[in-house]
Amino acid sequence: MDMMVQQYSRDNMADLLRGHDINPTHQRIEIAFALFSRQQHLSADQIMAIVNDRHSETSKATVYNTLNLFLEKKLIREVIVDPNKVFYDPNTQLHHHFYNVSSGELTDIDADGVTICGLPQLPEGVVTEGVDIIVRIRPGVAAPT
Amino acid sequence: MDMMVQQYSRDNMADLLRGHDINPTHQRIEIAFALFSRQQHLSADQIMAIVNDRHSETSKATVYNTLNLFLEKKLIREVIVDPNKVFYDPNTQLHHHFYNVSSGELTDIDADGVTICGLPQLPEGVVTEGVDIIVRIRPGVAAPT
DNA sequence: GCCCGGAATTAGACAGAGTCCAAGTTTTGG
DNA sequence: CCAAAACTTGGACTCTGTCTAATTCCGGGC
Repeated sequence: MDMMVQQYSRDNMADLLRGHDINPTHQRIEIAFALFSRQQHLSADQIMAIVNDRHSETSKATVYNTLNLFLEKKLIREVIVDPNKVFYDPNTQLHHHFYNVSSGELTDIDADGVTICGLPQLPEGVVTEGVDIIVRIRPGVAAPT
Repeated sequence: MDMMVQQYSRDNMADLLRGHDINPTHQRIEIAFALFSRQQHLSADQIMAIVNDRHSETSKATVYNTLNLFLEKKLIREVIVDPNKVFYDPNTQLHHHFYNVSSGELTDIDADGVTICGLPQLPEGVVTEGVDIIVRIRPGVAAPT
């Protein structure tokens, strides 16, 4: 599976957006391309910097509007681990994260094979929206056992 | 176990602080008391409101200074689930959280009995600082099986 | 090709969380 | 009792993110 290693191009982006009921505009394509071509976790200001680097102009408002639209349409997801900024993640498959608290680096953990046992029942009248595991790490040597 | 159900008083707080190498000042005692007497997750502005309600004055700077000091000394821990504010948690025992995304309510999940299997090995040169599980929930009815 | 209306974008003002700093106050110990 | 250190404070400041009203873009009908 996943035989077809996809090359993300600006052209693909238009289809990807349409597939999620998003009108593909110039700015939206650039923002989607920034996220999907690098498979990385980026913050809003990083995205703005990338998009405005080569290409002329996309306003702060549009970057935020667009990211929130992408979230709503479930094209991307957000990762909340850092008190001062949200990271946007082009990978919407179920997965978890390593978060390096000293560098701020965020790394995916494939959810295949990871199971959580013993969680209590949900309170009445609520349903699960998602389960996130965040493994906070920092530079250091493992304590010898 | 936990036979000694502790009554948190302002007097206890001084000892608690000293036990964590924190000089117990008037403001610090009030802030610690706000967190420990209610066993709740509070944000900085909620704490400021509580402390300044009955007692005259504690500045915003002091609230933040104090909370950061408490964190550093591992008297409390922070919970990052909401993009716009940090919650401070007087419970430093290993535990996880339900987060009601529609109400903002945060509930503890005892870590006893919860196990995570299948996490990959840590990258080289890093150690684990902590593992958080956040179960995001929202009002709704469970899908019938 | 031209016009219209809705959708998208924009600059800039705004809001809220949190930090910084320099000045003032309290505490400590000698 | 005094000096030094520790603590607190108001207010300015930064940063992330939102809002708004005005403009621009774009697609469809003619």
